[in-house]
Parts: sequence; C-alpha cells; structure tokens
Amino acid sequence: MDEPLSPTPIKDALHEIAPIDAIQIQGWVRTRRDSKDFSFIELNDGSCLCNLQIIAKNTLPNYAALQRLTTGASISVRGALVASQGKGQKWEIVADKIDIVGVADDSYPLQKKGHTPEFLREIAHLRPRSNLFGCVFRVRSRLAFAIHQFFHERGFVYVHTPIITGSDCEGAGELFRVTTIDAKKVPRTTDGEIDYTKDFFARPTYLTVSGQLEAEAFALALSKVYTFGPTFRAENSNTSRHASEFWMIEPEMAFCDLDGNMDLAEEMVKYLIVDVRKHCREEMELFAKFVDKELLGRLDFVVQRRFQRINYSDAVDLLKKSGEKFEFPIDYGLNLQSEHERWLTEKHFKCPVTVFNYPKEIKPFYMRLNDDGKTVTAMDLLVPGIGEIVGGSQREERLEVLKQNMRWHKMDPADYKWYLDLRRYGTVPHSGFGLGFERMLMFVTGVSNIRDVIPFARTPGSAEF
RNA sequence: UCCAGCGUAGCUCAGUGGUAGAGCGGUCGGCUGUUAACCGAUUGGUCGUAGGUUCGAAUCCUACCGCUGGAGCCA
Repeated sequence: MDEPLSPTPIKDALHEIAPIDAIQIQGWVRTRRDSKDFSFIELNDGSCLCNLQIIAKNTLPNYAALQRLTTGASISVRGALVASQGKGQKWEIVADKIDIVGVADDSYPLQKKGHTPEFLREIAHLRPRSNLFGCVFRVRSRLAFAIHQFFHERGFVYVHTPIITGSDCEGAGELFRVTTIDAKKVPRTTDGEIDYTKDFFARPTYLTVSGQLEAEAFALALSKVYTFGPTFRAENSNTSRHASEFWMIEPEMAFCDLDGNMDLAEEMVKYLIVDVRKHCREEMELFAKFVDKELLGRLDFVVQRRFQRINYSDAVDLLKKSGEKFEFPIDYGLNLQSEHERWLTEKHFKCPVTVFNYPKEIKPFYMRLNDDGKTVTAMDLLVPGIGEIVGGSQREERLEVLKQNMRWHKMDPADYKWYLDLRRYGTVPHSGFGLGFERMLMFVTGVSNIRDVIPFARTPGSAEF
C-alpha cells in the first residue's frame, strides 16, 4: 500500500511541469477552510514563500480529526499533484492519506492575519513560520552563501579567526569577558587585584570584537583572505542598527592600497545585491510589497551607479556649504554625525558614498598615516537608510610609524609583539574592511530593525531564547 | 547611556476623572472549489508593575520595567 516515497519540498512541487500520481509533502498548516465535501488545507514547509493547497476529502478515514486541524499543526500528506480547479494556484494535492504529526491547540500565537514585527520578535522561536521571517531567513542564508561565492571567485582564502581573544584592544568597542572564575570565590593577588593567572587561560580573555588583526597575519601569507563569523560588542547601544552579537565579514588583502580596498567594497555590495535579486525573487517581492515600497528601485539604482567617493575634508566643506541646519556642528577634526552621513548619502549624492582619508585623531592605531601627517587611509561606506555599512582602511605597514601610532593611542607596543612581527618580517602594504552582515541584510531586505534579521537577537538587557 | 513617545482581550487599537469597548482571532452552528472566504451566535480583561492624589483612576502624579523612534558608540 504505502510504498516508500521520499518527501518533496513544496518549492519543488510548485515548480512541477506535469501532474504526479504519487507524491509526499510534509509541513505546517497555515490555514484551513471547509467546503461541502472536503477541506482545503494550505501547507507550508519553509522551502519557499508560497503554500501548497491540499484537498482533504471527507472520505478520508480521519476526516473528523482533519477538520479540527488548526494553524500551526504539522502533517504529512500523500496524494496526487494535480492542476488546481480553483484560481490562485497552479497545482494542488488531492490527498489519499494525511497523517497528523503534531497538533497545535488554540493557544498557538500566530494567526493567519498579519502580525507586527514587534509582536513576532517576542515569539522568536515561532516567527520563522511567518511569511516575513521565513523570507528574511531564506535571504540571510542566500546572502551568506553569496559572500563565500564572491570571495572564492576572486581567489580569497576563508580564515577562521579566534572567537576568544587575549587582546583587549582590537580597536573597537567594549568587550565581553570570558572567564571560568567563580564570581563568589574570586582569586586575588597579594595587592587585591583579580589574579587572572588562576583563570582558565591564565590571563584575561574576551570575546572577539574583530578578526582583523589575525586576518592581517594570514593576508601576509596567503595574500587574499576573508573572515566571516560572529563578533561581540558589550556596548550599551540601544538602536535599530546595533546588536551585542552580530556577524561580520572582514576581507584583508596584501599588496593592496586604499583604492583597491574601496573598489572591492563597492564590487562586493553590488555583487551581493545582484545575487539576491536573482536568487530570492519571491522574497524580494514580498519585501517590496510589505516592508519597503521603494526597495527594488533603490537596489537597482545602487547596482547601476558608481559609488561616490569623497575625502573627509571635502565632505566637511560640502556639509558646511550645504545651507542645511544640522543639530551637531561640522568642523574638520570632528566625527561626521549620523545626520551628516544621511545628508551626504540620502540628500546630496542620493547613492552610496565612500568617505576616505579621515583625521588620524578620530581613527584607530592600525590605519596607515598619509604623507600629510594629519590623515589616515580610512574609508567608510555609507548607504542610504542604514548609514555606515563598511568601515576599513589601508593598514600601517611601516614598523616605526606603527609603533608611534600605538604610543600616540596610549598603547604599549610590547603587548603587540606578534602584530609588529608582521611589519618586521617581509611587510607589505595591505588593506581590508569590515562589512556588517546584518546591516547588509537590512539594506537588501528593507527590514529596518537589526533584531528582525537575526534568528535570536542579543541586545543589552535581552538574551532570551 | 541620553531625549521623546507608547504600554487596555490572543493580535491591532478606541476609550483622557464617573458601570471596560470595537475589529480580527478562538469556539459553536450555517453556507460554500475555497483561498486574509462568507453569514449568525458566542468567548474573551489584575487596563505593564508598585506606590500616591481623589468620594471615585485605564484616565492625574512619582518610581521602576518593557517596547518604539531619535542621539551617542560603531558594523
């Protein structure tokens, strides 16, 4: 009777070109409607946005139980894939047998009507079953894949840099401490300080805020490398663009200057947009319809246009002459504020803008000092709606200059012996940048809160699930 | 962390000092190749928490918690 059948993903079933006599489908009930002699079940298995319609006739032995199926229940269906008699879908399944795998009672929080992202965020374990979040996380997967593809097509080597680091100054942010010390029995040195020699690694350790320094070591051996992994910042940032745990992509290239770096960042952003537009059409249409009506136009515009490049001091001049009333002052030597970045990218150029050559005072120690002695080869890629999506630089490859930079930043070069060794032995000009994976995903999907593009978001005061 | 706004039924919200409401959802019934189905009935609440003002508080005041938007820090 039940000859073995391997289940078909709904995505594949919907793309069939001919009817199939025997097919198996499994998934979760999105909605059910009764007709006179049968019941319509809309089934979704997450393989795609669309549901598959199941016809459950009242001749099925468990029809009474099927009529009690509610949204959220899981079932396994065997039947025939046939052309639908109704409008709205090409195919449907006339079921021979429906096994109820798991019921869902009426406390199931997802209804078939629309829910706000804020409500769905509170049920993060169930929200991937919604249309919006199913789409977000399918696109997230594709985007990650496209990133690897982009780099591999260009001969980059994927490097896994450590997540636990002993370096407390990678140039960015507050760190999470990693320790096995019992908070109730803290070992002390004779002068009362915490004795980290008794800790697991016999020294203070932290969760990484960047894999850059380690990536530099590998770039100065394998020439072109990238990292792609989780990153942790213990900053008390409460915004729609910040998370305590996020993923970052950090390419690092030997024999590469700032121009090459900016070229790569631009090429990558465009490549990723094109890839997702091509491979996630259904999802992108949903975002364009329900999340951001201008999304597709903006993305296509970004792909077509050359990104604007402007050095920091020209950007400052432009902002000063803009006639715009800004809340914060603009002057050489001050950081550009969000409102300034937004003006540049959204109002003035109306496309992504790369600002480069910032004053050394407002940038980290590892950035290469320009010949003017005042600026460093930093670059920030600003994107409409999100702001900074890429931050990078050419690195200081000259040993003595790097040591000077460190001292100027109140760092002890002796603590960075291995990093300085890279300049001591066969140093070369090299460059790289960091791309926030979730920010890129926000840009590509139009989703405006970073918490809604991470499966289970970690933010200050919030680490549920 | 700072500024502003919001917190009322499972969800979305109305109610701004005097007996807690609607739509959707759920449940029951009807109708029906339906498709955010339709029609009827019904269910549903410690008004975020704790204090205070008042004869009386969802409504006014204070603190705290949470969420949203903006800012800082950044990716």
